Amino acid sequence: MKLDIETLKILDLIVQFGSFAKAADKLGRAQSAVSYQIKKLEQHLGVELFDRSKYRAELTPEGSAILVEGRRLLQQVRNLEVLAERFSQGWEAKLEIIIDGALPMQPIMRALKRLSQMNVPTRVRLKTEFLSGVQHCFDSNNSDLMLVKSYQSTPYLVSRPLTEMTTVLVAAPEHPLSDLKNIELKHLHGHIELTIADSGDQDPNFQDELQFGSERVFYLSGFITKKNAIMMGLGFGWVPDYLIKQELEDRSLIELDYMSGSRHSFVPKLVHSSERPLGRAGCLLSDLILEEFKEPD
Amino acid sequence: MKLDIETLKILDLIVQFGSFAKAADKLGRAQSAVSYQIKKLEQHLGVELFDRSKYRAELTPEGSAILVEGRRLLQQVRNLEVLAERFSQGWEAKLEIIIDGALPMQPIMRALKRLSQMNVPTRVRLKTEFLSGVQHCFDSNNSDLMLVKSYQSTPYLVSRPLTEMTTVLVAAPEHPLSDLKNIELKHLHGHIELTIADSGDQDPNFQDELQFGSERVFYLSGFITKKNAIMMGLGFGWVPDYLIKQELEDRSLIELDYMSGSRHSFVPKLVHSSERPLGRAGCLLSDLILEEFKEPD
DNA sequence: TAACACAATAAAAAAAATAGATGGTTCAAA
DNA sequence: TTTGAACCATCTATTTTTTTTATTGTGTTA
Repeated sequence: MKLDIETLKILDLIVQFGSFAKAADKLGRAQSAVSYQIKKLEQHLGVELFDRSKYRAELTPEGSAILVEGRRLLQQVRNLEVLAERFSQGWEAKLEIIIDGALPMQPIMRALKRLSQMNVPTRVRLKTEFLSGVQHCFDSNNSDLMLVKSYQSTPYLVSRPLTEMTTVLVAAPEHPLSDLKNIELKHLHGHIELTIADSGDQDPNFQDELQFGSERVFYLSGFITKKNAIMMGLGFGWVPDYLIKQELEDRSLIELDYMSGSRHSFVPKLVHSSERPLGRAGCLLSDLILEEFKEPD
Repeated sequence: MKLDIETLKILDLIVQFGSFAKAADKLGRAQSAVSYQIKKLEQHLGVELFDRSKYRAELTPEGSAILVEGRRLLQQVRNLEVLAERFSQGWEAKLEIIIDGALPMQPIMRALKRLSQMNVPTRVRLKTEFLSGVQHCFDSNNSDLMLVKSYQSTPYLVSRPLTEMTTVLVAAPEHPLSDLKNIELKHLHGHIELTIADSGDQDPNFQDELQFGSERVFYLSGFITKKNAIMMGLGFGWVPDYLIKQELEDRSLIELDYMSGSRHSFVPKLVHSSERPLGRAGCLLSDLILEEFKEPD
């Protein structure tokens, strides 16, 4: 003997329409079926829900309290069914995205916000990794999307280019390199290079293509830390331009006069695996991210 | 085709014990019954809950999300059943108490607090009325309990005495009556008497037994207002002693030297009707109130 | 490879829900 | 007051749903 959702719906209808018979009518069932269900519910709960002493059966105070709880329950059932319907319409249950810490968060956040405003049932998980760590995480977690500076291509990976971005080689104004003209690689080697620690590869041989191979390299975690370290005069390093627009303008950071080029452009890519096709939310979010990256930061 | 609570329980068990077969075992049903129910649930929701491609059927991400919702639902069902069980154990759904505003609220509040701490499912409604208004309200609302200074006895009303209380005839120190010795009724008639408006009877003939019949009577609502009015020197009147203990002591209120007695004691009664026998919460609360009234305020 | 655990399926059996009929109320209008 | 309508409980036959039993296929493990 078990509690039946359908019976709670019947209870609700009876109260709503005022009689067993009318509720039966609304349900397209015989009145005896309604009587039977209510009786069964009463027996199950051990509570008299209706007072039959009067002409029209009317709710007892206990029945009223049960009805309130029952309605809450019905609402929750509806929620569950809506959730299921969303899933069956192609919305995936979860969506994991790995993003390279070098890329700006703002457009992603804006895209996620827009996604959430569309009442999408998908639970989004966002992780930040650095350099090869992004792809490593993407592969080992079977993530759905990654946003990378660059990646190791495989036959399954599908990528869409985002708008081009630039990193700038900078140092603090008081740093010796800031005043130097025509800087060559050998000059750089005498100073501390600040770099983001690769979050993926344990292999210390792996190096960022932009790394100079100075004797002293500081590994930091995250570009905000890196920017701060550079501004404190700890060393020099590459920083995404969107992070230091203001600082370059008011010259609290100096772009180094590096002979081989103090700017390095790259096109971030939005990548997913054709082995794990994107669901509806994944496609939608991809489009949103693409859009947001076109906007100025 | 409708959502079945029992099936959610099955879903829960499968995940909990790791296989359809074990869940069936725990339920004391055949494994095929579990298969059938899950299949039905999947069809109803239009969502694949388990991934059968592997040896052990394992939850899909969608299934996992549904399970979370389902468990919440199950908890709510349990709540509903607990509520029903309480009712069937004799706890009434609601309990309405009318109390005379002349009586101290503190003991009642303490009793209600203790009741609520006992996890009683009953919803308590407390109303304050004055004089005949208490009984009037009790009768017309079919209330469960009333706490009165006095009441019109009928064969059905059952009462329990509480501890004796006292009202005192007082005025402000600057009031002319305060300095008068051996006050008689005629002296009182020259001043404003402050009285609580009877909240019940519309009939203006009805008078509180303690009312003096002065020419000018001010009707107030509530003893706090009355006390304030007296302290402001507006007039004289009867006030329950528990309200003015401090004021009598520091002589910011003066007990009048009324010849026929400046103190009037009465025994408040806790009353219910044998036509509406008290439920478990009513009995319990009665006892608690009795107890609390024995404590000093 | 054999024994085992797991899940899907089909068919039969059991259980539960429903419709339809009947009877006893109460209510409201004639 | 009578009469008819609306109400709900209850009974039985019928239909629908659920469960069991038995079987098959597949993957795992000893």
